[in-house]
Amino acid sequence: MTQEHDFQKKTIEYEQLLENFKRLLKKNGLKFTIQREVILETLYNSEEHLTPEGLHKKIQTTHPDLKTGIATIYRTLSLLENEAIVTSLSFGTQGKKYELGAKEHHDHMICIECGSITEFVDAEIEKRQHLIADKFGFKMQDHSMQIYGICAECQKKNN
Amino acid sequence: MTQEHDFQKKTIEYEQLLENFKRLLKKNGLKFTIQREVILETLYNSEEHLTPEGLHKKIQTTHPDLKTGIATIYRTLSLLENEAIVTSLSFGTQGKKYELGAKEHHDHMICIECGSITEFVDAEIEKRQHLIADKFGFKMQDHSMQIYGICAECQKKNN
DNA sequence: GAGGTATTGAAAGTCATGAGCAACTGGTCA
DNA sequence: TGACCAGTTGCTCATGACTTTCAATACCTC
Repeated sequence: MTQEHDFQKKTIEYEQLLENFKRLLKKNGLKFTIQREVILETLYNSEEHLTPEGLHKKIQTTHPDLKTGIATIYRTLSLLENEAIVTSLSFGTQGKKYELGAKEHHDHMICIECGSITEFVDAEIEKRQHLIADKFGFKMQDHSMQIYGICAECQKKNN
Repeated sequence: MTQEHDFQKKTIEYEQLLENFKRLLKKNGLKFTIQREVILETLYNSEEHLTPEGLHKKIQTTHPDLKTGIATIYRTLSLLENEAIVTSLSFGTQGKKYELGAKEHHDHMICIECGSITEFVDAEIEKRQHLIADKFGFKMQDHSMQIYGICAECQKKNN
């Protein structure tokens, strides 16, 4: 698969994401604005999990002309989260980090030294979660799992 | 097993918890204070998960003579958490909830309607978490899992 | 019991996030 | 196409959950 091919694929994927967003906005009588598009685009182009603050800085760099206010970032992120387009990870007092939730579900492994996040999925765990919820007559809507520890990188550094 | 017997058992369990706490304090050159004891005792006597604010109110009721400041609650809770005597559950902006962590490990099922928390354990999931961490060369120190949804009670109410 | 250090309560300070408001902008309809 | 108007935005202020500061006070060791 060539770079170009990859790019094509990404573009199409993004277009679909954008169309879906527009559709949801219209459905709820909301408007499609430049700010909302830039935020979605920035999330899409970012590999890592972003804090609202980080997202704001990134946009100020890539779109210096657009004076996007931090409040709009927060408003749009919670809008996107409500529409299940992005998901958030909570870090207690340290705030939240967001990522596009369009991709397949996964859980997180978080390094308590450098803060890096590794994603993973385990079908067996997913399955058992459903079994457990059923057992308690609980109607499961979402779930999250985090493993905290020290990543391979930081372990090396510590030696 | 009689009520009295139960009480005896609880008392002994609490004494051990308290002794352990005192030992850890001394080991770290810290002092054992009335406030710290009251906080531990209140956590011990509470079935539910408590917020720092809730803990504060509870103590103001049970120990009105002791003018415990909210700062002391926070300081003691993080002390207890560092010593692994209590563990916390993060609720994003809504803060944290604490529980005595002395009991065996478990995960949480959280009702998004009434906020109630149900505990559960699943050996299989625990096992797989370790396997996953190993696979990534990650030195696991802790982990947490939450299932969000609607509890049986609230489902009934909704009908 | 004295002395030195850790701890406490009260209040001020942080920091992430949400609200209020006037100016502004999509998008629909004439 | 242009006007209208509800939804949006940026700014600034408010809020809520902690955290820090500091002088007064309580532990605990000798």
